Amino acid sequence: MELRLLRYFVAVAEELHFGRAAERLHLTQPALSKQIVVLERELGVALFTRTKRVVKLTIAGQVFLEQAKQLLAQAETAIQLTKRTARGEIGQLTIGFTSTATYTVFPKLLGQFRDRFPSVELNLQALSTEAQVAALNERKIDLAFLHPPIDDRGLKLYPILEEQFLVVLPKNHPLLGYTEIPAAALANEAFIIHPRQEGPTLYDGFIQLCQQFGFQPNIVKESISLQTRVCLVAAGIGITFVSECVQPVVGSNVVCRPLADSPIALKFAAAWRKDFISPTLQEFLVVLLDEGE
Amino acid sequence: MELRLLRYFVAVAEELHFGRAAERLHLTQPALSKQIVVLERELGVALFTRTKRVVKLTIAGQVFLEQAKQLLAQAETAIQLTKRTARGEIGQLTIGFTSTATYTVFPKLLGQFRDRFPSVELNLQALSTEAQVAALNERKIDLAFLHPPIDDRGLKLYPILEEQFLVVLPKNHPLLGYTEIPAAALANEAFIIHPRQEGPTLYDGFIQLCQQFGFQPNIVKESISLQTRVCLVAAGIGITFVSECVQPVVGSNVVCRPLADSPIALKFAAAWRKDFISPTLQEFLVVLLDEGE
DNA sequence: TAAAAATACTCCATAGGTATTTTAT
DNA sequence: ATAAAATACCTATGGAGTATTTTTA
Repeated sequence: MELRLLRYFVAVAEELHFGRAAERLHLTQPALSKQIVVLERELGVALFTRTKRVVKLTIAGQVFLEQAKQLLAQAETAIQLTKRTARGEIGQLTIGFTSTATYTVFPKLLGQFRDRFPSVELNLQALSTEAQVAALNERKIDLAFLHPPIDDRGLKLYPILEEQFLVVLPKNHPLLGYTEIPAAALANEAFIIHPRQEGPTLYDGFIQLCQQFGFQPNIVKESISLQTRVCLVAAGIGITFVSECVQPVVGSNVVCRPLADSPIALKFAAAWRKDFISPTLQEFLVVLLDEGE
Repeated sequence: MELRLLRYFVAVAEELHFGRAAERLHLTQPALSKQIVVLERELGVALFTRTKRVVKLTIAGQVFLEQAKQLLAQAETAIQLTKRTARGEIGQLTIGFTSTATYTVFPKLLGQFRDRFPSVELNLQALSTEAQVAALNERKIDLAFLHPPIDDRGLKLYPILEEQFLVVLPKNHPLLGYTEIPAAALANEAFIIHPRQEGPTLYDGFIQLCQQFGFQPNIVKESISLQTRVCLVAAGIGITFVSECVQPVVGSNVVCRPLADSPIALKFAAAWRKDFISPTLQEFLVVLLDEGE
């Protein structure tokens, strides 16, 4: 059985008149009559009782009419759903991110995307840079927001921003005399930093920075939480580093100062697999790149 | 779009191999390839990514596969539903009846029909003979169980049984001397009968019977409930008539006796409209007529 | 008797076949 | 080298048209 026959049947069932139904379908009355006979033969069921003058639905015909209308409507929605999926308007997108994303691109980016593609389900996963690279390769996430450098084999990288480290000092700290802190002056300070196992990129970057200025940092405390580290700084336990973007959320109990001649920056980028880009990812990237301009 | 294309698409999507899919569909690979292209053109969506060697579903293709399978399954159930409706296996049947039906044909008949046609919804309505004739003509019921004679224009009557009236007497009644009560002996008895407005057939039949034997009945009480009338008889208030079929339910507080030479009988019959018989009614009548043999 | 469905026939669009080419593994 | 999809071309089924007949309200 074909949908064409259902369309013809529905027209006749609704008009109860072969001539008018044929007109509505843009075909001739004999063609329509024949096709209805074909349908009835195929079903082995009389759908209409017809004298040459009056056309009526049988009980089975009434049942079939309901079914046929439903079927045609569903065929239509199936087509629309498929088209919208192809256009990236429907689907899901799993995105990994580090906390930097929440301070920078996410607020604007996610809002814009949601506005344009309200039917795409966004699945956000807070992950370290390393975990995101693994998740991309295992196809567990479609897009990553992370801190290069990474092993980018098979991946495409889109740099979003580069930031300096800021030194976070308690309000009464002697180094506040400098507007830009000379790195060498930090040699004897106590440091509170983000634990290495939760993301070696930042940790190693910091250690490397210290080595470059000729000292081994004295690490007195580790904490994964930014708020905790800031709190410990305010209490005078030590000092810490943050990237520029988090400055607005450190509060007024501590002071941030840039490093003088800071040689390395914290990079932040989006990354995705080169091999296959889903329509939803395609559209998400369009929004991301648009925003970059 | 036609279901044929959906069937082809599902085969290819499931096999992920045009050759095997074509085999499964009993057609050739080029024919199938062409039809899939037609479908993709029609949707304006790539359903497969294919190198000459590997066939894969796109995301839109995955969505369309789900939809297509659902659609095909639903088309199949629509056909089955329609066929079953045409065979009378599905539908509803509204049946009017007088209490006689519940004492006679219903117990066996309804059980048999339900066994054979479990998906037919039986809608039973207790109605007087007159109300049933009206309901048939107004198409409010499909079948009636009633007491002729009736105005049977446009109706078909199928006699089920004819019964004598039985006289219901209290246990100590003098007429119990007779095994068959002579009608003339009832002339001076007090009668408790079914009210005329609840069904004139029975009432008028009774009055007519009395007139035939040359007396006017002395009616002392009316009640619509059989149990009430029997109870009043047991209490010695008067006597009543019942048809033979209800004898098993009158209980042991009263005694039923036939009339000697009872000239009229209570007829019981099924009736339906001549003009149109629905498949379900058709099947119900088959069960009814089968049982009659 | 006139409106409307069915029948008879004719035509051609297209679904499907055969033969061949292309291409990725 | 070969399996498998695409392309080219051909065939014929059946969907749709025109003309006509049949029927019943």
